[in-house]
Amino acid sequence: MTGTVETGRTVSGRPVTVSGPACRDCPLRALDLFINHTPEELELVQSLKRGNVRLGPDQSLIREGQTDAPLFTLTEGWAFRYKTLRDGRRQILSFLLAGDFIGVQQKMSDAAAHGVDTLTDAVFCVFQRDAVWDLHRRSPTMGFNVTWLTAHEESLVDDTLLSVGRRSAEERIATLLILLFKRAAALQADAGAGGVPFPLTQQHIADGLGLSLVHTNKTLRKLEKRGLHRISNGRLYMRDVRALARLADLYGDGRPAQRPLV
Amino acid sequence: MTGTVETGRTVSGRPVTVSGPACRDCPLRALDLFINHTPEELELVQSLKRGNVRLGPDQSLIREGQTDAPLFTLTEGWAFRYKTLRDGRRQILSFLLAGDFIGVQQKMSDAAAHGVDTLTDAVFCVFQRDAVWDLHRRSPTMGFNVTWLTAHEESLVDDTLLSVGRRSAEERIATLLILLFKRAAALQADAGAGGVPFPLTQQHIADGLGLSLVHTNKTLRKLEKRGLHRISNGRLYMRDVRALARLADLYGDGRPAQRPLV
DNA sequence: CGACGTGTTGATCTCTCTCAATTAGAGTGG
DNA sequence: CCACTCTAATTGAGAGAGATCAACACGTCG
Repeated sequence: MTGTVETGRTVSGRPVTVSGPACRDCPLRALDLFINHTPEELELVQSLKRGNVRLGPDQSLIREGQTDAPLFTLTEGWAFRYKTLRDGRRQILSFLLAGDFIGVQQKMSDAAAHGVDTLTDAVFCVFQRDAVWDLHRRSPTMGFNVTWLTAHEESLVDDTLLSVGRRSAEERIATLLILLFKRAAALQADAGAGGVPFPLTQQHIADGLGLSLVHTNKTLRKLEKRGLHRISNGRLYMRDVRALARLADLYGDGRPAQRPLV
Repeated sequence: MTGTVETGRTVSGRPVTVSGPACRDCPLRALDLFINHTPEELELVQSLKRGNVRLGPDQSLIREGQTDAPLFTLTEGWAFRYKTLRDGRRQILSFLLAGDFIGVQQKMSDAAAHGVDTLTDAVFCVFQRDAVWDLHRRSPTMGFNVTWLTAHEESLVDDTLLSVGRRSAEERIATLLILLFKRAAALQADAGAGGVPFPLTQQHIADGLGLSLVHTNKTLRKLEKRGLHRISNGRLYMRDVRALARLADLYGDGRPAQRPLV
């Protein structure tokens, strides 16, 4: 640990520091959820890395409409991507957990960009703007990984769109709980017995599923009373996965293939 | 034109042929919507190309759940990606127009795959399964393009998710019309005066927006009566873009950056 | 000519939204 | 330790956008 050294850069009002582990020591690499990169690949990533940003809960990493944001990887904590309409209606597009890549869409898109806010204390790795291109140019493998991550991210949005478009409130919530539980559980060594961290408020759930806050609350309550799950103290406990899965009508239980960590 | 020669391969019951133009002569290249590729890049793509598939309207290119599909580029016609629930509820994830790339998500995703059906007569270029990897390995530029296309595709889904999650039926339809009109207009030389091709049935619109068929019909009717648009004989005419845009609450008019054609 | 797919329209019905209050907890200052 | 404040969670009541059900019109096609 190098001690916190500021780089002079700034992201959403927070200084970008060079503290934090080198890519080689990235805590995420310990999880066998992620594929192993070669020393050369790690060095490449390291060379594109500009530092870290730490944010508290409910802070904005990227503002909607901002098109010049750098690239990030979420290293610790939770965040989410969202879009809003002018009158304030908000739709959360996806939830971001450790290992997720942020900002590829921003640079590529003709459409207005999305915002990114944190849910918890969070640490991001910051990469220079054209890191995506450099990665492709200097390492086909890493370039391929970026494509993989982007495609994977899209498939998450596809799933949400199916929910929001065609599932009832109960079904949407069951689906969300299962999917988030899986993602969160995959990130912790001691899988699932004592539940997983769950930092969303009911407002976030509502905005992620296209529901109103009130109806979200009532539906959540109903499922909890039926003994399907339990949320307390920022943790989610699955009580009856079978019943939830039946509601959600999910295919397979899709153990994810090993995914690249950038 | 080489005359139709079958390759012995088959996709959704249709033979894969080597007819059709070489990449060098791809009609899409004529549109300045797409960036210009070098001869080397074209040759690379050509070497990965396995042939063409032609399908009529309402045919299935990729079935839901199919995970071993090759990669495609849509060259002519319209198609769409979708997912369904077991009881038949269907959500269309995105509409595909000439130039769209199909199948990157399939290989990358842990989630169940989506299906792809045609709306019109359509021609697809077929690429071998690991073309994505070869593209990355042999040309960083083309690899980058694949990432670009994937990210761009995701941003379309993001927009739809915002609609389905947070817009009213009227607003959703206005948004869809504007967005599809733009995409279709960009593909035809004689821009927009006489409308653009519009091969969707109301059922497709409904499934793309998370609405029922009946309500879609009534809303469409209402907008048409107010003089905002007109659909007839498979063509869409914009009558009052301002009013539609006001309903849709769209940001900017986002002329897309030149996009790669694979 | 009957069958079928697509588009229309009217009449209910209901899921979900909106409005309004109340409760529970965490944090703050005195 | 208590009053005060703020945010998140709850709950009830009434309203409404959109779903479902049922017919019917129209054009195409074998």
